[in-house]
Amino acid sequence: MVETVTKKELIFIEAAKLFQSKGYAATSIRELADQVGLKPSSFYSHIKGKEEILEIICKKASALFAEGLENVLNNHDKPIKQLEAIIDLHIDVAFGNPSAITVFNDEWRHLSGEALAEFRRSRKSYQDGVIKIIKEAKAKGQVKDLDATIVFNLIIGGSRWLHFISKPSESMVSKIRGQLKQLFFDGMRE
Amino acid sequence: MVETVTKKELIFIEAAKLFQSKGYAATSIRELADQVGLKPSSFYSHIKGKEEILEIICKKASALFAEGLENVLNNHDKPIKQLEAIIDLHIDVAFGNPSAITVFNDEWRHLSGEALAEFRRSRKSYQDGVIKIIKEAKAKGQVKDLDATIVFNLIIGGSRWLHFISKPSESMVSKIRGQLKQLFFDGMRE
DNA sequence: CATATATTTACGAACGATCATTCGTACCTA
DNA sequence: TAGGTACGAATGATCGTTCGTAAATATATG
Repeated sequence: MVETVTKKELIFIEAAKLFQSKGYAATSIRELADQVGLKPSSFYSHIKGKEEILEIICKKASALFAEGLENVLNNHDKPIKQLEAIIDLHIDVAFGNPSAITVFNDEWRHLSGEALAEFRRSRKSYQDGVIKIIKEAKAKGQVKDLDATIVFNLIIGGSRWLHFISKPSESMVSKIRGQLKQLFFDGMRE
Repeated sequence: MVETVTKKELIFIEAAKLFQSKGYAATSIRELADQVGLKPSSFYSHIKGKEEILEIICKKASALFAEGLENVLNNHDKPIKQLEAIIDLHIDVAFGNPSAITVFNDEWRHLSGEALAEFRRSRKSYQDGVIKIIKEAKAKGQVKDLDATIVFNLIIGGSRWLHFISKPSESMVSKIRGQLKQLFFDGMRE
């Protein structure tokens, strides 16, 4: 066993890519199977159905943010530092796990039943966590008196395009990181 | 003829709503016909095919931004004022034509051939126009020395969630407008 | 170590469902 | 009478998925 990635994991990796570029609904099992090097029928030796793939990917993406938030809270005391770490988290996910961004933002709506409900809960819980940080920073007088939901959505939306950058160099990432933080914290006005 | 909206226009209106909530690929002609009060076959008395609907909607959405940019340039001299007007434009479109935002951001990728090429040109032209404003503002020392593309994408992405607000009151819209501008221009730091 | 057995993985063929679309025809209106 | 609008029925294509079966792999037994 030389391969460190099982075929099932490979399915999720390739599926995430396709879902990102074409969308869940427009991606067929046949196309996906082809990408993995399997016949469509062989697919069902590994997964229960198409939606299971989306479920797993969505779960991974929301776990990424949930764990990220947890780390932020463990590693920083001051809310303003936590806020900065949250921005870092979004940038890290966008560059390190590009397809997670798309799925987290757009494709989850193709879930159904309990998987959809659970994703919504998880997303809401993340949002609440970040909003709590914003409110604490506000209470300490470190950020302006702004609606926390608006600030949250600006951070979410403001890092929603980064995954379009194909092969960002290390220096480019750090430049974007710096400028985005500057924008979020101090705006563009000179 | 009491109706001021032709059936063909109604098709585009309902289609835009469905594309926004379910996505283009996941929206069937049957469903769309049902929403308009027609049988699927009757649909083709009005339109050439499914993709034509997306084409028209995408064209309208990009025209919205193109005309908006033109107005901004005609009505304001100083780049910093133009920039503010651009932000207003995005907020106006998000609230006044919610489905245009989704289509402009996401669904256009389902276009093909010349329609896709033309949309890309139009989008690029809008982006170039806004970036030019940002650079002029920078040259005048009115905004920080930031990468114009980053600023542009933050504005685009930062107003990409507004259409989720279902029935915003007038006061809510103006509150969001004020806070978003404050964020874009001066950031969240107190 | 070799052999038999069980389990997993892969496949071709086919299923029913649904897809966008076409066609011939009827209706409605000008 | 003519042109637009609507419809039922049917088309071929593609969808996700199932099924029986064969190959490959792992496990157990001699």
